[in-house]
Amino acid sequence: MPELPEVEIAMRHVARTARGARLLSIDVPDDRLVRTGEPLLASMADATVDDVWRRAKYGVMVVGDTGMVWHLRMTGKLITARDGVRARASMVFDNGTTLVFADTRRLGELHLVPAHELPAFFASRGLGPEPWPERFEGAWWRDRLGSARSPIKVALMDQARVAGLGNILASEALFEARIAPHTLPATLTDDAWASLAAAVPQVIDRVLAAEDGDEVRYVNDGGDVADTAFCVYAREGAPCMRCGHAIARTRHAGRSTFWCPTCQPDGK
DNA sequence: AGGGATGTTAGAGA
DNA sequence: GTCTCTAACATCCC
Repeated sequence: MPELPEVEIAMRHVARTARGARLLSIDVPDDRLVRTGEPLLASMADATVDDVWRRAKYGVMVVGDTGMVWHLRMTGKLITARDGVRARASMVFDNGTTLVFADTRRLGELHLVPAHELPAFFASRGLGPEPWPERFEGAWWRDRLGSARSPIKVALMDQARVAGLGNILASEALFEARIAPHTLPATLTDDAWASLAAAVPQVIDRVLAAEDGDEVRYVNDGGDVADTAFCVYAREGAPCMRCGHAIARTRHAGRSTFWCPTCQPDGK
């Protein structure tokens, strides 16, 4: 499912195939896709893709004076058009590429905003800083998350504290850092914060390396969990890759959490 | 065959 | 400020 690494991969695909190209036409057959700035759609035709970037789990394509912001939500993808893929939107470029927004569950969204209003658009979302690719020290993570009164796993998913981590990465990062997901942030030691500081970018790097390719591929696309880069996610009952103990599954704020009860001790 | 789980965000309410 | 719950949607699994 799309979290920071998957959005990064989708963004790279868009950049690789469309940056510098002229948008010949954009067709949006699904009228529930565009949530903001629908009248700006027409202004993008015939303009050039000047810039492509990512902020948290949002991707941005700047076409002339218009910024097209996308969010993939659960099942969204931005991929090259091909047979059998239903498009909620499709964009034809002068280099022969056609990009489509594919999204079975139709929760993904598109926002069109004047390019100069992009900073205000993101400011209004209240997103915290990017945890990648820049590295931070344990103290930085303690400053961002230490005041949370919810379990550390829930705090990691709070986009206002740190942006881009979702349900899967939160479990993975805590496994990597050897911190139990239900630990209260106030009880974490400096050593634990340092472990977390190292774990988050490391997990993102690992997932990116494993998944990067032409296009995004999600866990539930039909593949086996065993083939994913995840150590604990969706592996309930399987032996822990470090100690062999069975991976456990629990629930935080309504979301499944996967962890190893043996190598992820409380507090630390 | 029906109910729950799936991941994300905004917004409402405590 | 902080936290939890729900809606939005479609598909798969038990």
